[in-house]
Amino acid sequence: MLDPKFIRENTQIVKEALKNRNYNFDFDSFLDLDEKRRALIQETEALRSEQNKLSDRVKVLLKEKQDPKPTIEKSKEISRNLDILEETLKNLKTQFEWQLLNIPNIPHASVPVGDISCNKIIKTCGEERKFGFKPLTHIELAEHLDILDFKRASKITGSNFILYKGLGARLERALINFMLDLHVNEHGYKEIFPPFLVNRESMTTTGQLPKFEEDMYRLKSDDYFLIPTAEVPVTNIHRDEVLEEEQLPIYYAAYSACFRREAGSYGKDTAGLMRVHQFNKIELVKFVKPQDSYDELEKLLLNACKVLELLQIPYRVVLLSTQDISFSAAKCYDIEIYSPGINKWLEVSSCSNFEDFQARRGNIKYRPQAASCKPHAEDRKQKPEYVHTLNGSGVALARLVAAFIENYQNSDGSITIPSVLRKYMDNKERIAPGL
RNA sequence: GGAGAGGUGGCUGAGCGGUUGAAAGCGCCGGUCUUGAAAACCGGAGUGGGCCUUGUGCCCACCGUGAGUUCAAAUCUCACCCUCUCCGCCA
Repeated sequence: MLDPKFIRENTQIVKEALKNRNYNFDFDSFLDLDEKRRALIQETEALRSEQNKLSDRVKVLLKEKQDPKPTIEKSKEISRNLDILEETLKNLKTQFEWQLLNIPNIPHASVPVGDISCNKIIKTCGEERKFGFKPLTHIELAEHLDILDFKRASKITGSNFILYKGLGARLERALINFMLDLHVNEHGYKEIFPPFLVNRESMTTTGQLPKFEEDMYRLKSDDYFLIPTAEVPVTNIHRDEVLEEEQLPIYYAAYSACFRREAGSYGKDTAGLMRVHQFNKIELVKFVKPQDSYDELEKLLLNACKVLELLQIPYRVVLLSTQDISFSAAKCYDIEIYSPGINKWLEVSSCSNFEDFQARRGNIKYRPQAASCKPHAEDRKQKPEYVHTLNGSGVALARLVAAFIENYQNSDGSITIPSVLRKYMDNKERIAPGL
């Protein structure tokens, strides 16, 4: 959510942002609505002020044993007028709130303006492996090794769900543990295991609601949502809180399953592990001081990349353009890994800075300390300010597994387990049929 | 799921429908005292919004949430949410 006052005073900046995002929004009627809303606020508050004065007057009259009737009559009339005005104002406020929640974040100046073709590959790391044979796809390999079972998963649930079996299931678990250990032990994140169901408020804070409700799995009887990413519960840890400055920065790393309806995406990249309704992910979430957030984004990106460096999977980092970044983000890097069997780059992470967009929605603040060393009472008491929030996958499983087994396949159809992962796999060196 | 109790400022906790934005205590901040600190004493402190005369300004709202009664609601009514205790069920 943007600051309404900021929007009012910087209409050109907001208009430009909407245009650069190619975002369909009737901004002029929003401004109009805001003006009407404020005019009505003034009107109702003036009336209420008058009513309060009359109420006080009644109080005094009663005390002095005088007749309060005429004053009460006057107050009644104001009350009737207020009822009408307040009804209208309530409607205006609801509309205003709704629209405000539907305005996307303003892209940072360093974000390339344009559509997907303007995305910039800013770095490519790792050598693409030279195969002495034609590499198989993860679907073929998984079938051969009997570690993934797509048919039965769709029998159990439906299409685009996965059933991991044997060393496939074990590989999934190994990767989760490997990544969590890395971020917790080496990168200074605190481990979190969040609820996988969240309420409407939490989904609104991070920006999935109200705009993207159709993409979410919802439990109707409780009005809970299955999380599409651990970002939602983890960012909401500090919703409606004022943090102390010395608590910042806060780094959290969370494993969760992620659930996405992927409505409307059938037929496109849905084969195998590429686009599934439930997948596992390690998510990194940061709460930081505003002035630090862009440095923190770079560090977050490095933390996520480290996973791929240790696993020695070729990856590249893409700086997303204004039309490709998500609704809530001000700046976003995608990390893509190369999958030689299907010959594709797969997105396994989005590292984003939301600035105060989510913090404002979720009312997440911190109290800055006074900078002065000669403290006066005035300087000491600093007003709470919104924190900046960031998050990035570190990294998403499913696609990682696809690229992993395609990269580590051997000509006999077995998969080599790299040494960093062996301690999580009972020191096994390979996944082969019958193991 | 059933029965009961309760949700008030950073915390604990008062609060006959009108001098209550809210007692008291703790904590916090500033000051006095002190070599320094503690104690003691004095004083100060919430959030959001609107307005312009941008002022140590005026006004409005906020006592779980939302409706209602009333000239007037923290206080009365209803619904919902949450917490605690007991019972039941269960990994």
